Amino acid sequence: MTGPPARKPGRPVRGSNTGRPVMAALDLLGHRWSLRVLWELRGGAIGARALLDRCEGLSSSVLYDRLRELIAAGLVDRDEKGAYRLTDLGRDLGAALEPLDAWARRWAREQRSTR
Amino acid sequence: MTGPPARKPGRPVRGSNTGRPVMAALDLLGHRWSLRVLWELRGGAIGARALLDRCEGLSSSVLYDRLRELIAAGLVDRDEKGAYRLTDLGRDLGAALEPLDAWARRWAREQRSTR
DNA sequence: CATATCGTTTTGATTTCCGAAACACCACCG
DNA sequence: CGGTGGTGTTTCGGAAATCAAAACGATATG
Repeated sequence: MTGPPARKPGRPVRGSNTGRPVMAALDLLGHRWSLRVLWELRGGAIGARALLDRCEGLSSSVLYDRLRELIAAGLVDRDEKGAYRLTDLGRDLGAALEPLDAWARRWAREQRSTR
Repeated sequence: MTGPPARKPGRPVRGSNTGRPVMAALDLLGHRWSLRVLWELRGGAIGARALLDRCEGLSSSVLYDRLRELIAAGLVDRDEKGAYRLTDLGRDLGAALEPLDAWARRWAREQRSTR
């Protein structure tokens, strides 16, 4: 029942015992599918099964692990219907990550021309 | 010898066969330590062993896996001395990720007050 | 009642990651 | 020369994370 320790800023974290918040974030987001789930949740509250549909290749067991992590970290919670949604904090992170989309497009252009 | 397929935009990627660039990025960065290595490289060219020192808990075998991935993706290359450094593309990604630091600090504040 | 859909957990196989050791290569110093 | 220490890198066995598929309970719907 006892899963891995909740990853929160201010406590020792893989890769940094200084508790520097960004290290905790890099660690949390470095779990497979964490970023992707967060990304999908930006679109609004959504049920688990729909989330699975959007992430082809994501296993339900892993999804629930990630949701638990994100909830423990305070980035996700449930709405009155039980659907998963970003908290204010989570929405902010989603916003902070938004430049990724533009960057990825440049990446795609660059790769096409480089090879 | 054949490692996993290089993750690049424009080709099928875990979690999305559409080739939407951002999905490839989320996938690449969702490998453990990818984000962190990228983050550390923002500070300038650095040798592998020094990189290991900065990432407490990172195993050398994993580091070299990540470096290979990042190089294959065009985010990292080596300078004339053999040290690892970000390419222009990699530096851009580092910049795109910069808001993470500010967000993480807010996260830390929030957590402290919430529990 | 039968069927469908959803949320969630369980299980066993596969892949990734970890930790430590090892090897090769240089540089420096006696 | 022969050591000593610092790099870069690979190898290997075991631990942990992830995957794929199945299953169970609940709730709705025909």
